[in-house]
Amino acid sequence: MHESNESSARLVCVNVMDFTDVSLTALRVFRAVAEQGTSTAAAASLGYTQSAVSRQTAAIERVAGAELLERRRDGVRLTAAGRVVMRRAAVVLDEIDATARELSGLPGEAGTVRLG
Amino acid sequence: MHESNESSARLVCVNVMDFTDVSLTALRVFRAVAEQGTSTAAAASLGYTQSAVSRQTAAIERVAGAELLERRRDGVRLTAAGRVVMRRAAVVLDEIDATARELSGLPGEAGTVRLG
DNA sequence: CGGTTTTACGGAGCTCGTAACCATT
DNA sequence: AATGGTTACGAGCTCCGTAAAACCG
Repeated sequence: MHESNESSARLVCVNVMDFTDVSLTALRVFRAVAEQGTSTAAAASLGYTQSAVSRQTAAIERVAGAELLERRRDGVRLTAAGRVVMRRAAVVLDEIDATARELSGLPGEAGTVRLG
Repeated sequence: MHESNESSARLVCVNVMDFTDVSLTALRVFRAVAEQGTSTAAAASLGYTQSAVSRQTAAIERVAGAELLERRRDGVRLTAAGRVVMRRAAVVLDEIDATARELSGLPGEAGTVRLG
């Protein structure tokens, strides 16, 4: 377990979660929301319900420790932190997909291996 | 867990899972095992038990659809596919960590707390 | 044997969908 | 009312640790 020895400052939030506790599902959901502009559309495109998407975005904001989406009348909009996360999430998810392609032997990138 | 009746055919994968179903925990565990050489050492370094590590590596091999670790007397060794996954996993996990660092250095619009 | 990985079981926790609720136009 | 997001609850699944078994020199 991670116990900080730093003595004096003892506050933080209720939960001791940082971004490393994020899940790939949360990243995918967040990307979909950012791309589609509304949770509803994202939910439809992922085969989830609105509420599932809402909980996932809430979760990723919790581990990020910041608001990533600005709620507006006609959907959501990325905040500054949201854009940061979005860029990183794209890298992560693309890498996962690239791995999947590479493993299945499909044309993905340089360095594809042939599993015998 | 979903075993076939062992009639005659040697079916490879009963579950329809590809690498996109991998979890970050599995990637972390796999990296630790690859770096440390044994599941036991990896377990200790992660605060898990041996069995948890074993299940995670089994899981990642299942979604990868290939053996990633060659079991040997004194631990494990990466296969060709294992090295592929290892390289990709490093990218993914580093990106996650980088995001965490970047976010903790951001002037978040809510909930930023200065310790000390 | 000695060291390692794997499997069976039970419980804790997470995530989903349904459904109800909130907020703004 | 309509649209979009949020929250409460119960069901199902996943994951862990413990403990026992299976491998392999």
